[in-house]
Amino acid sequence: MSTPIPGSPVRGSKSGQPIMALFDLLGRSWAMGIIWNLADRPKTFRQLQAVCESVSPTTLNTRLKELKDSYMIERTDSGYQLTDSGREVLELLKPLGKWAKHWSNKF
Amino acid sequence: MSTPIPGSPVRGSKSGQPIMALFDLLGRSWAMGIIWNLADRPKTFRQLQAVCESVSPTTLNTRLKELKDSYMIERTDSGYQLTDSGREVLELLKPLGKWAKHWSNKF
DNA sequence: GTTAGCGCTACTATTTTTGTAGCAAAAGTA
DNA sequence: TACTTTTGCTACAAAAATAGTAGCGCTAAC
Repeated sequence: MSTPIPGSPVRGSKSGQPIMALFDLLGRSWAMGIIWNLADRPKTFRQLQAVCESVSPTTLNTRLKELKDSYMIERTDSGYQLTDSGREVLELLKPLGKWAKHWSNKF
Repeated sequence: MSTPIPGSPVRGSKSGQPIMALFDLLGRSWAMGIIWNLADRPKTFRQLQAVCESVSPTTLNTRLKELKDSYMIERTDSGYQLTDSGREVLELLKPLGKWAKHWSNKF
């Protein structure tokens, strides 16, 4: 699967509307989970494998590539970490964490 | 694929942490796109097929079932529409729309 | 120089998603 | 009333994504 790029056709928009490109990127398996798990500190490949319990190395690696290509994460000596952009997205995702707890009462 | 239920094992959390259940739900193809496209008004099955250009009826139908089972949408005489919960999630997703435009300048 | 950990890649099996066709029921039309 | 159209899906096979397992090349420590 190729990295969704705003302006080029993506899932949900032939013209590549930014929001649809973002949904395409974040809507792939583990994408949001990876960002979420990088919240506190950088993590190595194996650490990410550990926290994302059932992710296959294949998927983890392609997801990391896509997130790098989208300027969400970068690789440093201490492992993968969020970029400024990634951190901004994380801040936007955080409210979902609180909301999810409230939502879980419905079940 | 079964609907992710907070409290039961989901992708990203064997114990079913609410946020991971939500990520599992929203991280499936077209889930966020469907919610986004129901923002302004209810839509019929065929209308959703039209706005989600390349979604197959199979996937659309399973996604709709999952979103119904998760109390995000409901079916009425005028079509599928967001529930109060769905509208709350939409409000949390909206900032991503604005952010995505800014993000798209990086490409 | 052996051991241990790391970041992956290779490969196959399984699951998801697509793409196309079409059916049964409802709704409009004459 | 009969006929056509539209709608909400289901069926089915093909394609694509993901999982699962094994292990390789590298680095660093002992």
